[in-house]
Amino acid sequence: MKTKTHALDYYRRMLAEQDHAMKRLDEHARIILFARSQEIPVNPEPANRWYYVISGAVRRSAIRSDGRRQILDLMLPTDFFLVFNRHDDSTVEAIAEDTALASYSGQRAEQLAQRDTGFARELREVAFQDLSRIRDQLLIIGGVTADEKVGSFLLALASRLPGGTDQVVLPVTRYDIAEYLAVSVETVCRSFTSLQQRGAITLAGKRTVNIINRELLEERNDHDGYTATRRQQFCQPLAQTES
Amino acid sequence: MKTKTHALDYYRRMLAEQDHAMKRLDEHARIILFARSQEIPVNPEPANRWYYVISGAVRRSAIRSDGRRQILDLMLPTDFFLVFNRHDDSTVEAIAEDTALASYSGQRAEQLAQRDTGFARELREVAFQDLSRIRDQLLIIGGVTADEKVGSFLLALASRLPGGTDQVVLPVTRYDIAEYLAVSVETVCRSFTSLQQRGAITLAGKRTVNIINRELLEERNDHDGYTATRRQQFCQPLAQTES
DNA sequence: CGGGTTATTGACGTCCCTCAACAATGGTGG
DNA sequence: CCACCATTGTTGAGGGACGTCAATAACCCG
Repeated sequence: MKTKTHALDYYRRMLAEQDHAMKRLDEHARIILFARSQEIPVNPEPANRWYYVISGAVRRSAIRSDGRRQILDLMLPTDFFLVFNRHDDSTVEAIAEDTALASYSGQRAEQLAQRDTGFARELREVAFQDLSRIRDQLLIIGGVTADEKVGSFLLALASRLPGGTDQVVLPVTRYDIAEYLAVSVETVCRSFTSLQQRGAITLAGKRTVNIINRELLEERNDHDGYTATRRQQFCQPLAQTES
Repeated sequence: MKTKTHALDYYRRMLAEQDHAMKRLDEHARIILFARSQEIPVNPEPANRWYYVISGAVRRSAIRSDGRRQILDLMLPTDFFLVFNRHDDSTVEAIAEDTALASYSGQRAEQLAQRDTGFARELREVAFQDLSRIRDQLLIIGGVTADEKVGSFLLALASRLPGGTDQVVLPVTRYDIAEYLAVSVETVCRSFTSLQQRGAITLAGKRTVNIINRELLEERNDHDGYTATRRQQFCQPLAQTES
């Protein structure tokens, strides 16, 4: 109960400082605490439901046909997300203990959006944030080397987490990282040690990463071939047709 | 000009038969023809702009830091998509000759959404289709084997293209497929021949694929190890906390 | 203390990226 | 009409990277 009060205080402070999109719905918001691995419910209402991550972390995942799990999205503090209740075979669950979420009624949000143009715009912005997040993930997953994927993941995490961006406290396990990046857990571990040996990061404990060299993180470990210089061959200027 | 008339006729017929979301905006829609590799403009208006694919194909892509291109989304006929005009380093362009798009003013759409609740809902549905598409792509890219990726890609394409789902006429080049799946072009080619040799597909020309065995397409080529039976170990029932 | 989760490292085999060469296709200009 | 060229598509050789299996350590919690 103390934790819940703390989370709510944090939320109120955030509301006072930042002018976040759902502020107009604050009076109707509900603060809910979730345990680790607890699924975020969809049922309580016929309409969709908006959530705002106050603390902790949430993942959206799906099970592939071969049984492997793929994490489709990772929601961190200050992130909004939406949970559908139809034709969506993905599950949403908390991955940190005592994850605090602010929950908003989708119906009420839509009603307010109907009356308030500015709020409707903010609502759309929030939906676009979802798209932006998953596009970033797609770019990260599309990396060739595992070191590249893990490095990009760490950089993306550092830019999303609050505080100084040179130290990242991982809110997820190695398994979560593996399922997020679509690689094996062992490969994630090896990438961590590899990045550490190359001087890109240092590990203070299992979950605390200090970023030393950002360029090494976003570069490929191009120690022989394996990287194309086949680039730029598609980047012709696309001669404009003049009428 | 004849092609444009044909596309417009097709569009009118679609409007009459199906009751698609943007029907209310039809009077303000503009039909535009795009050449191959021509970028879909963002500028003509301060607000965002909605598009509907009548014929052809459109891709959204970004250039990664190492110079490789990653296709972030693939829009096919009957798909809607939205083009932002801010902090979005991805480019949207037609990839088929004479791609016909219906273009809608984002401002007008929002105005109509403000007055019409049902239309506002449809507008949101369309935005969610974008999310659904990219999540499917993420699942496909997350596949382990290249054969698996190409197979899933073909199945997804078959379900999205009109007509009988056993024959797929590829609207994209091998290079596009490679950049969509984040693998090399050569690997895509080898997967095509591999799938053909295994009896999953047959190739009638370079671009026409006949799907013979759907199960072979979504399965892994599990001829030794390389596939985990490590599944299900995370799928514990998540004991509900009872108050 | 015991058991489960999490994390790490090694060995081995295979998949895929790279480089290379070449065929097939399509459009353009002489 | 045909040569020429760019794009597109295909196949082979070689090597590095990653998945799998295995073993073990570190950590948390009851």
